[in-house]
Amino acid sequence: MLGLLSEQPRHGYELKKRLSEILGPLWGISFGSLYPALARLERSGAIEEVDDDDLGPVPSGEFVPTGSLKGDLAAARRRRRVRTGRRTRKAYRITDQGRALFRELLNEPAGDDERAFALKLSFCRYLDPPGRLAFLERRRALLTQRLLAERKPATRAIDRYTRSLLEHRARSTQHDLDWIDELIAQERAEQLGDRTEGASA
Amino acid sequence: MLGLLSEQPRHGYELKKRLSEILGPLWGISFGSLYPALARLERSGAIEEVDDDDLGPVPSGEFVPTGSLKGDLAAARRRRRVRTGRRTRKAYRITDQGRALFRELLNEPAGDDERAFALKLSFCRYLDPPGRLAFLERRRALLTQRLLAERKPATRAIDRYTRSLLEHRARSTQHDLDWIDELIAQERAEQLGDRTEGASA
DNA sequence: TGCGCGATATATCGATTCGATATATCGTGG
DNA sequence: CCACGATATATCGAATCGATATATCGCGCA
Repeated sequence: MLGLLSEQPRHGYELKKRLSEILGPLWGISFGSLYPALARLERSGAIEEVDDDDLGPVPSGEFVPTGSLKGDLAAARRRRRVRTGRRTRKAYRITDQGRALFRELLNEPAGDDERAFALKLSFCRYLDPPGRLAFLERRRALLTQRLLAERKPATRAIDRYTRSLLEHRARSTQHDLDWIDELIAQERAEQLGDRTEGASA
Repeated sequence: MLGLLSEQPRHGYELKKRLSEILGPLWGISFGSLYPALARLERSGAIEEVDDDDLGPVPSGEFVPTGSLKGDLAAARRRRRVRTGRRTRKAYRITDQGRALFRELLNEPAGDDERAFALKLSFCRYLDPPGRLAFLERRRALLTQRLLAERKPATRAIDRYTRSLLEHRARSTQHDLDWIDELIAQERAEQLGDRTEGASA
């Protein structure tokens, strides 16, 4: 959420849609997580509600309050929330404090689960090249270790369905590992290229 | 848990270990889920605590209460819980009601997430062949649909890391689909073989 | 013209889950 | 003799989920 808001102000519903794109339908977050999380972030000062509407494509015919409507409750709500032809929306903007928190979360080595990895990868362009490489290497180490555990034959007897499941899981991990290796190779190549360019310039 | 207990009585810690084997370290359940879940299942009558010890390898030197110890609180606890050289353990046995619930859960088409699928596959040997095939076909349909959504190009511009993530996800889904197709082919072949055998006998 | 439907949008509830922590026992090795 | 790690049960607070409630808007269609 902080990553998305660091690009531009957005409202809850859009955040959810974007996060579902990044994380997939699987791993996606629910409204029951989203809105409380927004409230927590606002309470902690990482984000703040914006009254102004810098948001996306606004359909023509938007209602714009023309002032001198005080006392009118509906008008007051229209002034506080953004109306764009849809339901009233609450948009949020990231604060400096939020930006600091975002950088911190992006850099911390903890949170090695699939979800955190997918999320961090989607925003790792905000990391400096060495940090990015360290992030990918950390993932590689995790997968290597996981693969090692998955490769060793089962202790006890298992039926053929479970065996197939375990074998497939090991293959999937290998697949993930190959992918990370590719990302790392690309990253190294690019960083080398940058350095060479810098030296020759 | 019901599936594991339908094989033999087990205690909580062992259930967790077995489930972690099946589900992987990822997707594994925590103690904070395990023990409350056991309590719920016992409350609902699906499982019951066993005083007797039919459990695994018991180290020599086990303390066996020799009766005529009533009044002794420690002895009473020893009678209620099993001591096997480790800490006192509470073993559970599945009831007939629990067996019915297990069959119901195994058959119900809902719960399509990765976790439920892995779990059901590990116990699908208890399903009848048509039910097993239906279960696999359901999974196939889900993955096909997911792949379709993942294959269609992104609407908006995305950075190369996110694009790589999305591409990798689509490949993984394809990989999963290939695996399911293989399982289905095996299943069909076996069921055909069974029928032919039955017809020729 | 009006009316229902699906998409957009915010919010909350109860049940469940997680990660951390507390507690205790036993076997092993130093 | 005692520290440590594996075994084992249990609970707490915070976060998450899936379901549900509510409301608005645009579109199609009778």
